[in-house]
Amino acid sequence: MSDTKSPVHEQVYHTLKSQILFGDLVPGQPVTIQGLADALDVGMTPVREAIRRLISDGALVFQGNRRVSVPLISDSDIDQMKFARSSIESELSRRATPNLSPADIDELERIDQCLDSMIADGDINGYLRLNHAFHKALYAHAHAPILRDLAERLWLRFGPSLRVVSGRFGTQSMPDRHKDIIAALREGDANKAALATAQDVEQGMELMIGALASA
Amino acid sequence: MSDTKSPVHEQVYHTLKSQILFGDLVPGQPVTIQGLADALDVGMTPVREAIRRLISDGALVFQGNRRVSVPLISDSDIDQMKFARSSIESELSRRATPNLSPADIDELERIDQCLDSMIADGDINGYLRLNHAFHKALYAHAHAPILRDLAERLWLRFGPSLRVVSGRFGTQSMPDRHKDIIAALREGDANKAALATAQDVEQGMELMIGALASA
DNA sequence: CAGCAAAAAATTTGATCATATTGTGGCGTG
DNA sequence: CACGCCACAATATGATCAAATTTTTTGCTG
Repeated sequence: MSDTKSPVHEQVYHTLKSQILFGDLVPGQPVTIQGLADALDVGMTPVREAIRRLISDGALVFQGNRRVSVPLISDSDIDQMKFARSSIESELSRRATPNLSPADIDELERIDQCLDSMIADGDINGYLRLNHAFHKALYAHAHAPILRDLAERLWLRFGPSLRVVSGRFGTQSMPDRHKDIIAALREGDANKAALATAQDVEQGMELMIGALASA
Repeated sequence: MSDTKSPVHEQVYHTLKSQILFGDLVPGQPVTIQGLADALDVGMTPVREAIRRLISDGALVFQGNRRVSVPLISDSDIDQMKFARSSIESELSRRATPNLSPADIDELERIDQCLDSMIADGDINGYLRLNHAFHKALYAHAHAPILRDLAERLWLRFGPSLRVVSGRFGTQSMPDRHKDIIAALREGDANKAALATAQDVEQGMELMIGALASA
């Protein structure tokens, strides 16, 4: 079940990462080391290490007085992430395009079809997971680990807030330029894939700005 | 002397960060937890936390088998960083431009003059510190903490390798578009400042590609 | 006497360390 | 050259100390 080979702090890190991206951690919610250590039934040293890593990722914030919590993000934050994601993720799509085999694209399309059914069902968690899976699978083919890390880091930042937004407005309103992306990939048109990705990203971020404004 | 208010793991983090950017840590060099704990005369828990953070920053790499070392970077890495730095740092310059007072620009110019004297003296460490200080001071005015973090993270990645390159070729060959940047800032021309920054960044990264090719 | 405010005690949580345990790489021997 | 033993470094825990928050108590005022 749990990967017995990887060290505990690694497992804790991935557990928390999933919780942040897809779990129930709400922006602003405090996170306690001892609470996590008890909940996961491990010592506090591994929890500490995982938390430091996540703070460095921007997935958690250090509140000054020794307190750690899930970040609340501002309009300015979203604006910055919109720029950074748009730049980096469109480049990832551009670089991935020539490396994708037809079978790879089929796989992406399969993920996207699952995603559509999640949207139809209003399954927010499923939507979030598969949307992430789609982008992650695409970017894996860019063979650009540094750019991918930068992108992944940004996802960790806006993950919890995106979940709140999705929860408030439902999955219907979420952006989905994935069809455009897939079409561009099939044509082997890297620039078109990059553009479609940028639009997907920007629509997502704009939705968040609107949602936070009405909060 | 040492900031008694901040926790030890924080101090260790900043100490290591400086060592990585300006110190004697060579790419490929292994880093041991106990070695650092002994050297800094602290327990290993804080050292562990600092190291996890730096790994997340990309400033150190986890070698799989419990080994941690200073990263060796490839041509592809530099290419990715060239793209990411160029995008992000030019945007930081663009955003900083309208926020800079004449006094702020004077301050930047002062840093750049110091930098020139370091180049003249062939003082590599001084060059690295002041080059970093120049960019950091400029980006601080962009009021874009997320973009700044992304940029800072990238500096940590290429820092050790840049030092090696500087050491091999001397400070004469290092790029310096700072005069162009300052001129654009004085004109209040954000796009020109962004362009000059992109050129500064790209020249730096290209120098590294050349240097690593001849290694 | 009631209500509020400030101070003090208690509880909770974080930070650090010392120590036990486990896994890895190196070295010698068959 | 392979196999097993040894030393060292990393991992993880629990204990201990310090800091902060919360709760309780106390004292003052209306």
